[in-house]
Amino acid sequence: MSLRYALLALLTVEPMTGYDLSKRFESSVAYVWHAPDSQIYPELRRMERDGLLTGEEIPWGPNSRKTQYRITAAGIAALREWMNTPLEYSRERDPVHLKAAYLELADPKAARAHMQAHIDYHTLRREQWAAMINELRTGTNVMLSKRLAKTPESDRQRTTAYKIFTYEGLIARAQTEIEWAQRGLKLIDSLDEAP
Amino acid sequence: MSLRYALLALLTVEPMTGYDLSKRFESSVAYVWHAPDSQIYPELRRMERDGLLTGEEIPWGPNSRKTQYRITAAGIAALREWMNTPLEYSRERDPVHLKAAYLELADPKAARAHMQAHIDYHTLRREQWAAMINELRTGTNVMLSKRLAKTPESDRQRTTAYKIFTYEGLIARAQTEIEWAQRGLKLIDSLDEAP
DNA sequence: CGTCTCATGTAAGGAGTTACATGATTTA
DNA sequence: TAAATCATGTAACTCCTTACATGAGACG
Repeated sequence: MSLRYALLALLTVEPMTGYDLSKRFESSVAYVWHAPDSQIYPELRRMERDGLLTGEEIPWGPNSRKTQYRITAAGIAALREWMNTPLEYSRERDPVHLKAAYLELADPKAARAHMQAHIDYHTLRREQWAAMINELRTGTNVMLSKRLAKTPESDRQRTTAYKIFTYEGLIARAQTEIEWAQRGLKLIDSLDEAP
Repeated sequence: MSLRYALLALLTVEPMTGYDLSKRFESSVAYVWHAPDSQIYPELRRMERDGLLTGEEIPWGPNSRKTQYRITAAGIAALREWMNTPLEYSRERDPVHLKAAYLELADPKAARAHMQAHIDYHTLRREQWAAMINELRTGTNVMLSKRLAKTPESDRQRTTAYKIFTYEGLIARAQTEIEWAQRGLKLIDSLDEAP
């Protein structure tokens, strides 16, 4: 259900086509929520059916059309309601730690590769999120700039602050994962050399 | 697919019924991987069909039977292969941080409740995992004791060490989440009082 | 005129959730 | 003998993934 609200949040900035939205999901939003276009297009139609969006056929080139979706008052209300509703935490399901718990069954070489892959993955994420924070701080993030232009002056500070806070949390988590995997590498070495 | 390997890992200790396994998923394994019995029973049948397990009908009470599953050589091989295969990291999909990114749309009261719920959730997890580590260290964890009894002496140390390492990682992550949400509470306060 | 971008789907299947459903056995 | 535990499912549904599919417009 989160996909629906991620789409609503993006559409509060400006009307967009499914294609526009799917591009946003590849860049900015993708750092928090991923969705392929095969999921976005049907969901937009369902949201229009549910009255959260209106779709307008606008001309594109001489012989073609595209559908631009605009959030409705009901859509804004639904988004606000979701924002005020407590989140339900889903049950633990963590493939990385499941595998880590049985690392003695892996070859030491493979065990090291797991830890190194974990470090690499979270290092990359950490850099992407840091770059995002930099964009947010310097006012060079396109979506944030558009959003702030529509936001009353009194709310601009919090709008920016919460986005930075979000990415700081993701960076902190990535950092913790990196440190854990580094300890893992040391542990594998120590268990491997001294049997 | 991880469910399959979680089941295989449990069945390396001893043969079990679907019910036994579903109990394990409610206690020990559930701290890393959750699965309801409606998922476990069909998966066990598929695994038997695929030759990873053999199911044996054993009597239970005077008029009843139960199916006990035993891992096969092919099952052990499949588990080892999975352990030596790099993990594919799935795309970001994080409802907590998605919501955090738009916290300005929530009432300050609801925003605080989100952060507090995050703190509460991860505090509980942290305690459960700490209790698990205590069990692992003191030799009072049933599954680990049974596993160690079947493990050659030379491998016992790593078997225990990797499990402790796994839960330490989960605790570290929970701690990071708690600290982030605490910073969130302060941020909400500061944005709320000084507009 | 070819390639890249814009634009929008369908279809099959895997994984997981929730609800519904039943009945035997053990234990207090 | 009632309650808790053991035992095993089915069925409908949501969400997501992967693969397949098509075509117009813009740009060089």
